[in-house]
Amino acid sequence: MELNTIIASLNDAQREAVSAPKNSMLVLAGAGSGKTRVLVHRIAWLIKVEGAFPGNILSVTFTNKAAAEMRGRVELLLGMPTGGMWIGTFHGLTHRFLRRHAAEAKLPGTFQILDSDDQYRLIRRLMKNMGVDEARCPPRQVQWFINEQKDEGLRAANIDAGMDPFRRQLLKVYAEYEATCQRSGLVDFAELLLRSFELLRDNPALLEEYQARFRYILVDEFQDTNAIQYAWLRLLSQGRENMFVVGDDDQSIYGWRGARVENIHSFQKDNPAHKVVRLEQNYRSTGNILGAANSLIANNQGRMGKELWTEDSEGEKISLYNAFNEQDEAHFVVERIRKWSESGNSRKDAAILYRSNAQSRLFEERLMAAAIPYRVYGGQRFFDRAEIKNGLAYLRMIANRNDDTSFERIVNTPTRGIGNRTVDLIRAEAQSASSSLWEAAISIINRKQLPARASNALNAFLALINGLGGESKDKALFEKVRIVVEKSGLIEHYKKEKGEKGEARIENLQELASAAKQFSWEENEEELDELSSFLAHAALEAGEGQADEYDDCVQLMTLHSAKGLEFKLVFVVGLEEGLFPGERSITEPGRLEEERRLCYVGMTRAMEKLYLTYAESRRLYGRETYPKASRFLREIPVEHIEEVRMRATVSRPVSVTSSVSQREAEYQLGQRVKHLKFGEGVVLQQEGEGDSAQIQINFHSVGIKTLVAGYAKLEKL
DNA sequence: AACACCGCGTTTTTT
DNA sequence: ACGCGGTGTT
Repeated sequence: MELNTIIASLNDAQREAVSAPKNSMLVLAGAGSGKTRVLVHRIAWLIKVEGAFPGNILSVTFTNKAAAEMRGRVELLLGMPTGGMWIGTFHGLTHRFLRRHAAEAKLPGTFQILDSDDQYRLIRRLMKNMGVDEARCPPRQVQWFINEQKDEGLRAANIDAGMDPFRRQLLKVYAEYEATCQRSGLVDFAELLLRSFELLRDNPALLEEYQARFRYILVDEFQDTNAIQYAWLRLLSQGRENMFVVGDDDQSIYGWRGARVENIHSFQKDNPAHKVVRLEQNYRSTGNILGAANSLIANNQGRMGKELWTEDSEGEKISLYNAFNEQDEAHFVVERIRKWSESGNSRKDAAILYRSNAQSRLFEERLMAAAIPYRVYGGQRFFDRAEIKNGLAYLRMIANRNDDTSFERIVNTPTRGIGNRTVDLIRAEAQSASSSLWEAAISIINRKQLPARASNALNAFLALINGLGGESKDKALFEKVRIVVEKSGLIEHYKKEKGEKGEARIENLQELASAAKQFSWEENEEELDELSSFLAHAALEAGEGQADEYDDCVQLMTLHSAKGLEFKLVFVVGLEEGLFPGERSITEPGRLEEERRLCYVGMTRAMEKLYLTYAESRRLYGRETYPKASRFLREIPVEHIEEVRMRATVSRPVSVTSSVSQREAEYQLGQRVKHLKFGEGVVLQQEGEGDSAQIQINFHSVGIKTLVAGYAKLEKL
């Protein structure tokens, strides 16, 4: 391949980054500036020009999707398989590493991955055993705490408990959790990173081996790395200035889950010879959209500094719509989408972006009413569904009878007469004999410690698992899955479930068999049997959210999930103080800037046309609220904005008397007013005219009041 | 084991 | 408002 193919298609900044000498590099890549392109071409450059072997390359991303895209594009550009390269997610790669060095990492070769649901259940079980009060110490919070510590690289033993009794409690559970995981060979997501880091740190020979191997380290979305991820990268690089990191401090929106933008500064300090390249030319959006986004983000302090520009035209102005309530907002958005789609555009090129998932409902209802197909992102992933997890639990029991997490899950699912009393007895036996639940169950039966009925039921369960194990032995993976699905009784169980839910679950279980059939195992070099490999895959790649993807439908998602995507037409909705920025972000210092970045991310998704909407009143948690327009709207220069004056024909919040047209009424719906006694409020409706008009107002202080215009002395605000 | 009731919380998500 | 999860009832 010619050198030309690698760099000819790049702009100056991109080319500078791609063809830089082999030292460390920080690429500040703005939204839509071609960052993946730079990473992909850099890999090609390293191989074709610097003479790197595929095996010398480590390229890390956050999501499976990004990793798959990277691999695909590298293969396309180089025209060769990427087999020898380590391209993958932090979790995928550290998992591979731990499988290879399980023994050195003091893990059994058969260690299992605990997903967050498994983790939660395990923590709860432990807390019950320890007699910790769940009300005072919510398991969710404990889980959060444990993961937070692990993400910071801290073991229970490294943490000073201090005097706070709550903290001491958290720490105690953490320690117990660590011990249990170690004993049962369980590894949670954060542990994959932490364990890998510790193994390298404490094993100089191994570290040297991997350092020698990975001569080039590339990192995508660097601003999203957390402490342990950076520590791991740093260890592998160790002062050799061989890291090529790409990120955008303005798109750091995951601080709340441990991401550290400051890693960018640490990187600069740890790699004094690094170069910085800014990718500021944007290939996605119009001038108006970029101008607005630039101005918005300029309100943040301490940025690395970056300003997007385009060779493209100014395009249409951003439309701002002030709805009077959330219904009106949804109506407006759906109307615009309908018109847009009727004028020949694809629905899939339109997206509605919101701050919180709860906001999707209104839009869904409206879209449904308008018979416009849509797809909501997020929600449960395939491998996270209860029925799938149940099916997998049977498979896990087949692979390993001592998998307590799975035992707990399916011992009475479907119900087979093994009640709480029986399971409690098994737990107690397991604890005192420090054995697995499976072993405990066997010894309880042998010692005839149960009433005949319970004993029979438990025996039937043990026989079922053994039977499934025997029957599926030496069968292909998908056969095993099929056998489990058919004979576990799960299908009959879900058939009894009323409504469409049960049917959907059965379909999902059948889908599990086809997922197993499609699962390609050869690419897995580890010495892991096919079943265990499939189970790891299920934990690490939760799969798509929705099974049925329509070809052409409007996209609904949170601003967070929109990162990395682009759409011709974008609606960012609910731009109100308290909603976006959210209440918590306003009160907790430092959170506001992240919120602003989120808005920036949302706006820069739009290619051709951007709509921003907010409502004057909104039902929130069952109460009517009257939020102010988001401060972010004020931070966008007016020259980029065009207010939509026309109000769509609306469904009103309360029945408005039809005899009063809106134009005649002195007080429009949504008009803010001030009353001497009641304070500020919002007009809901007006009946009659002139001084005798009755005006219904919702006051912030006292709620809805009906006043006579002549006496009320209302001041319009 | 299925069903009803009650109380609580309620940004954002990947692996 | 609403849904979820936990508890108590039949």
